[in-house]
Amino acid sequence: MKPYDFKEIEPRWQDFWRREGLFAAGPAGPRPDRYLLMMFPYPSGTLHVGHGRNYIMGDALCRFMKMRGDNVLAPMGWDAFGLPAENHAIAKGVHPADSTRANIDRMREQFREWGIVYDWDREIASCHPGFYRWTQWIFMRMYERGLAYRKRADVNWCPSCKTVLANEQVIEGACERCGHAVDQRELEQWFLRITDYAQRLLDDLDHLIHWPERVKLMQANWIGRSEGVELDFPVVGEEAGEPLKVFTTRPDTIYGATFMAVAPEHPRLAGLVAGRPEEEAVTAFARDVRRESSFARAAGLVEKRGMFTGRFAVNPFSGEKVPIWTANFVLTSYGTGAIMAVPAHDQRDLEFARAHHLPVRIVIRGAEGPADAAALSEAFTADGTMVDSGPWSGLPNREGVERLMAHAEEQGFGRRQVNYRLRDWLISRQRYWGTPIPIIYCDACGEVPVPEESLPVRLPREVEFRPTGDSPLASSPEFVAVDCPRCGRPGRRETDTMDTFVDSSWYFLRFVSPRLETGPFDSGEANRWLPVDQYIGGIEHAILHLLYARFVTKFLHDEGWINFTEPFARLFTQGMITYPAARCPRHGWVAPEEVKDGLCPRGGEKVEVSVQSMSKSKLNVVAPASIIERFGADTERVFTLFMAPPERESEWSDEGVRGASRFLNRVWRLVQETAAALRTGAGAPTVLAMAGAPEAASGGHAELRRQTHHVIRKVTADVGENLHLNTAVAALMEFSNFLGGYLEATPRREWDEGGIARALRAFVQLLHPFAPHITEELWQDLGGTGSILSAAWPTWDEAALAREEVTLVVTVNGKVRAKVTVAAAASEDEVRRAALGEARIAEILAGRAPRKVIVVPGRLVNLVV
RNA sequence: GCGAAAGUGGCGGAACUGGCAGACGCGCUGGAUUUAGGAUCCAGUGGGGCAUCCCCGUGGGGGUUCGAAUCCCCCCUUUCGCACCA
Repeated sequence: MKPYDFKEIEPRWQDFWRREGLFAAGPAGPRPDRYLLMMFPYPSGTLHVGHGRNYIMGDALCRFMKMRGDNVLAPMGWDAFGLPAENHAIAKGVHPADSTRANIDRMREQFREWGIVYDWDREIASCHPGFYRWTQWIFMRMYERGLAYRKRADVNWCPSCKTVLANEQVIEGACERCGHAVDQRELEQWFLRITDYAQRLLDDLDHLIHWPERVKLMQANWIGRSEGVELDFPVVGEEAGEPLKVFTTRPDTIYGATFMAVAPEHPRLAGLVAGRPEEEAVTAFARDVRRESSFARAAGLVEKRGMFTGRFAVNPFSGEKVPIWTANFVLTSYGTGAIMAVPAHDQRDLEFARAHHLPVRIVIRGAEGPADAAALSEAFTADGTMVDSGPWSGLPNREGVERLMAHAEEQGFGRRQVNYRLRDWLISRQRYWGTPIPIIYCDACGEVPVPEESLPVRLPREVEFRPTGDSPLASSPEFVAVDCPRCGRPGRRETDTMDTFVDSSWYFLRFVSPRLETGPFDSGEANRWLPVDQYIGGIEHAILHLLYARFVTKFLHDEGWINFTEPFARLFTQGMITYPAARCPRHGWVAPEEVKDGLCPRGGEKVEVSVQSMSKSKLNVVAPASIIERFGADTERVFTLFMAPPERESEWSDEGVRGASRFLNRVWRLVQETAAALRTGAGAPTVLAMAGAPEAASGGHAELRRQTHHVIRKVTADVGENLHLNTAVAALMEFSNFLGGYLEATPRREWDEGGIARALRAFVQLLHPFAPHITEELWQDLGGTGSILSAAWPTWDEAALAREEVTLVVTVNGKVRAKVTVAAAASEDEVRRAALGEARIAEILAGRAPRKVIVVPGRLVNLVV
């Protein structure tokens, strides 16, 4: 028997796949088109086994679909712009274009070593002018529709990365990339008007039935729709002027509004206190709050502070005068930047009222209170009946919400309004390595878009890109200086670049016609392939990338470029792979393999070992090369898919890898030895030829046939329907255990040769998506010609799964007491008699007749005594 | 605080629509074989009385049911998301 020499086998088949071009998507035809997409990676250089999970799973699905006869589009590309490449370039003095290219080459090679195959003819990179030209083009289309615009605004600024960030890139007040605290700066920035699509982005989540609930929920929360009413509160002394506007979802509590509060940044604040005794203190307070860490303030970590302005406003419902305060817990970014405060029914308002001795008035009461406003320590936010609310008293508060909103509209002092938490998408970045924003400023014409025929606006190579806070492109006079396309006079280019999420918001469309010169994508091809049938990626993109991609898709749909409104029909978010990491209190992360007796190799301090997601910075990555070297790529693949359900976070286990290796070695021996035993001589037919013999009534070998059909059904369903790849591998292990046992227990002369040949054929095919190299090799040894991928996926026959006899569990009062074997077709009555006839059961019953007998066909008999 | 998901052997995890809990694998124990290796093979492996019989057992407590890991109620824990959103 030839040995399982994976080091020889694997590269050979990798070359074969590449040479044969088996993975190029075909033209439209009778086979169903399927678009399978892995989130395109950022080319960071080296991939670890955690990255592998995503791509190995995708490759297994891709192979499965191909074998089932689908016409599969499985492309790969590179999310190649972005800060890490630029930071790395600054640190190492390499140009980001060069390091990115080198990284891409290395990663492409790693994919090959994993046995992962893509339609490489469609490869794209977002940093290539042939790609970003169309990123700019999409920006221009949005600009024409007023969906891309520039405004001066308070924006998130990361002092460490020296760039602005989108709201979505600020995590707990810190920069998503570097973890540095983010502050606010007022800057002129480019935005995309995603808020115009807020409602549709929310509504269409309902149609995404194959998306994880979790992701949809996160998006819905992020969009954050709330329905309410905007109410006018006239300012006392300025009755003729603009009233203060507040937004509330609880107009039913308005009779309990004992004060108002405006944000310290509110544009009316200065006017309200101008020339008054409070002016100085209020102005100082406002300045003070603006200096407060925006992160702490937005997170509600700072104490609620405020100051009375000395002014009053009139409650439009009650006519009551209420004091106007300014308070740090009121945000300009939501609603109108001013609130009516109802301490009895809002916790924040209550805390503020208590701190500043403002009145608390209960206007909603449930069955059990609250009764005493003075004693109230927690705001009452449940439903109840309106009290102390003028003509509305006695109404259930839910009804009150409706009635008061209607009344406010009739009277003209209020308007129903829907508010969203979602903000417009801030896309300009003051960094070098990104898509230039194609706008020219002209003193005469103002903001002028770069004409389509002048795209792409190329990113110049020789630029000082060390971050200073100004856009690096501004330091390149050749880039900046340009004639105004409209009037021809000297103008200057926009020097900000786009957020990389703009690139990734449409890349999946480029794959359908990656070299098209006349547009970003061919509409016919896009409509043919999309929406993506299966999208696979990390949960970390649940909001950002997936929301932006949905937005851009809807926009392109509205422009008539595509006929679908959602980009990804089915989404799968796979879990991270974790591994122990060691952290020294003085030296930070240290390599876990260097830790001796729990002590830091550098200083001897006690290190803390914890399981962390794999990352280069935590020094806890497992390199695929080390696994491939020792066990082969197929072993890594099998273990990766077997270790846990793919959506779950899971710890890498070196012992587990050995288990996968043992399995493949057993498979090798089993198939080789059995094939050799089947082929009795040089002239004998191949195993595959033997398997092609008509299905015989196999009599005593029915179990072999049954198990074969069972594993075909199980693997097909697990992979094709549920993505339960771990249980599919388990089923294959079980089957190989069964087959080994069967062959050992059956003398050679009694072998059901056709049945064994069919079992081997099906088994090798079913295993292929998981372990492609070894199965191609075994396929050859079974007599296959060409790739196993070209052979039709095995099918099963439900009839073959049926047993003639079934073993039923007999339970007494729900406890298992015996087993009986009856004919599968036995009637309920026969089953009952068989159960009662069982010696052990008769013993337990001791002559008593069961009160009740429940027969579950094919499963059990339960006797109630 | 709000929202969501999840708690099953020493470990990763199985279990269709409520029907034998612990598939498969790791680890462990014993044995075989071996030029002793991270090889291979066989047997065992939830806990307990340890006897092939019984009891207990899916985070805790209650309930529905002939029967509950699965359904319902209460509680605990963990993880994740959002977080002063008016």
